[in-house]
Amino acid sequence: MLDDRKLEVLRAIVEDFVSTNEPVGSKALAERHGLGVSPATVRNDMATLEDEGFITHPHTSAGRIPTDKGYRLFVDRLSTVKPLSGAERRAIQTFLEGAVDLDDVVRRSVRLLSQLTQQVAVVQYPSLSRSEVRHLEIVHLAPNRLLLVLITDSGRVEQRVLELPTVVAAEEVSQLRQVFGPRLHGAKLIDAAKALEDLPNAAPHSLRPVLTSVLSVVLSTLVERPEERIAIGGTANLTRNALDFPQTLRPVLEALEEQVVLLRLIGEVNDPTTVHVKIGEENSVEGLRSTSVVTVGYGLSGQQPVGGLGVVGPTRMDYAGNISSVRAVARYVGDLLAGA
Amino acid sequence: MLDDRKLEVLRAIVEDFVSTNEPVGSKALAERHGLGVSPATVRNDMATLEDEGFITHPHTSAGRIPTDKGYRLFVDRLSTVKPLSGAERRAIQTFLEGAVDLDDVVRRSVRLLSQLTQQVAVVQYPSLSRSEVRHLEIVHLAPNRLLLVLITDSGRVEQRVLELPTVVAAEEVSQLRQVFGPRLHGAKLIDAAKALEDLPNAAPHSLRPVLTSVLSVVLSTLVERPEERIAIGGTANLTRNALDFPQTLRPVLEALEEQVVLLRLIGEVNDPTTVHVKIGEENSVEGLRSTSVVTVGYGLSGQQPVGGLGVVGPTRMDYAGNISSVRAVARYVGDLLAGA
DNA sequence: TTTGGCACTCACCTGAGACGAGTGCCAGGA
DNA sequence: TCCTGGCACTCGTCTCAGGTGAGTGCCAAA
Repeated sequence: MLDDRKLEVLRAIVEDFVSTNEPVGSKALAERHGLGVSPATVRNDMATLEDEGFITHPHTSAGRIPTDKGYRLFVDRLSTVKPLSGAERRAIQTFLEGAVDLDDVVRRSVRLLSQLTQQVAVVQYPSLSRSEVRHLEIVHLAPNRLLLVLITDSGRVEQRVLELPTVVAAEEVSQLRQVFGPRLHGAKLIDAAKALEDLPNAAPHSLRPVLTSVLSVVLSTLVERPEERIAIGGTANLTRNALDFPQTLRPVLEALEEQVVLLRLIGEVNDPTTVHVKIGEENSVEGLRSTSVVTVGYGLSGQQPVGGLGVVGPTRMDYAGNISSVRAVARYVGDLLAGA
Repeated sequence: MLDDRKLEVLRAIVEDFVSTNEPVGSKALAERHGLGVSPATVRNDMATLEDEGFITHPHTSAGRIPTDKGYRLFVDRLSTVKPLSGAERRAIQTFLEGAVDLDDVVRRSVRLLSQLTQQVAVVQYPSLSRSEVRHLEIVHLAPNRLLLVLITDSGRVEQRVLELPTVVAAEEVSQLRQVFGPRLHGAKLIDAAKALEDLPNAAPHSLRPVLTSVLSVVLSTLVERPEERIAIGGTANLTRNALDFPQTLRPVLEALEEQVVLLRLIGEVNDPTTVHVKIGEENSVEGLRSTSVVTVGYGLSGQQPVGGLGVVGPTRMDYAGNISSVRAVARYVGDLLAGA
């Protein structure tokens, strides 16, 4: 059904439409790309492609534009990887290496990604639940006030201030440290609850009331509410081409403000090492049905990823370029976390 | 020149235009508001107002719309405070009180403010340089690795991981704590450099190399680079009325992505206790010349504010309502920080 | 299977005309 | 001096008709 030339025609249509944003006609197509056949032949191929649902035309006397299905075929079989230039790679590396802490890494990644791709960039903070505890510090702020600081191997730091009903002595605090420390160190956060299970029994009796308070904060903060966060940037890129989102800009912006929605978007990757592309109607998120989303997981190589990142843009996007950029940034972020 | 009735006409024009987004004509205006005069009289008043530059009309046969100058007069002299309902106040309070940490307070404030005002909300994180140090914790992560955690009275927590060239012993770390602790506690961050000036001389000789490393990180992090942050939300509200930003949506979004620009915007308040309104061309930020910005400082009552917050929207906005909302949220945030 | 030819469709542009909201101005009245 | 009704005028908007052209679909011939 779809011989090589028809695929070539589809590729040409996608490429032309992506760069010009105008429906592409048979004549222009036959001329511009060295297909070696006449416009009439191209028209026949187009008819076939349209029957199969890969392209469509807005109205009778207009050129063709790719459908979601057409983009899908293009992405899966027709687009060739577009490797980044050495300069781009160096730019990524130096820009990310300037980061001072995790927050900064994430912010820089967002900025970088949105500038590289000229799309909206989305970066998830390293997930707490998949990280390992590196350290739990208990700080004695005031007689009846403690600060809990939890540091994970992904560089993330969570802190909570805790008011105690009773006054607590300095040595009790150091006892607390000794009780929590060994149990948590190196534990996956997701397993933390189990690691702390027998704690009330193992601890000295006098420590019980304080311990219970601390324990409940630790658990609620880190286990029950493994709060996930997302950074986003480059929304101005959505307005770059007014034609891309005539009426649909609003739902897109709304969807992008819903952290929960974005998390689902990024979390949907099943195979975390490869780049995932959701095109138009393939998106489960209502407001993003008019966009395409390119995502990938990042993290320490060879392990479960600790987060995800990606870009959101019009279905009419440079898939090859964006996939490369997303992959590259993810790799550098992963390296950075491993080194930190 | 501008008698009471003319001012009343201006107020009516602003109110009508804000609610309908359509140029308002003399007839409709005379009818809808009980001015007690004929449309012809209103027309005369309008002519005067236009001569004075308070209103204008898009084309000859259209009604009048307020100019920036008109809005300015309205805000300064004509608008009456619109107190929030008790329900609204309670909603603000309960919503903000659910916050678990500073990040959460800021995120909730942004969300709250954008929903209350139906505009873009901007909230600055409490400024480091104006806060006081509550605690500096030095955590011994590994033999040659330290974590510095700095807690301020505004609830903000900054952390930095520090690689040392040499191995450092546990007692040296506690010595460090004793050296830094008393000097920093209660000091304004902006004065921290001075407080630490004589530190290298005062400390035990053996501690010198480590101390120098730690000191430089503390100084660079907290004094030289008092990194300021901004949270933003509700950008989808910019698209609520397509007519508000026909072509100018892009520069607005771009300006809103520039943290530096926003900080300047919020920082421009000279008298921090009152609400400031910048209307259209009054804005120093290029991209925001088509918007109005309502800002106010927040912080512990009676003291210098530690940050600012506000909303950005079309010049055609409900100034009275937005001013009330901004003021109310700022007060609750201030209270929350004081209590935490 | 490809190609040239040809009729056809239909969005887009343009100009003319009708419409009407709203204005500016003026003369008369309180 | 100020307000009012009246009236001519402006000008954006809407609608309709006709022309234009890019692009298509189909067919017959190579």
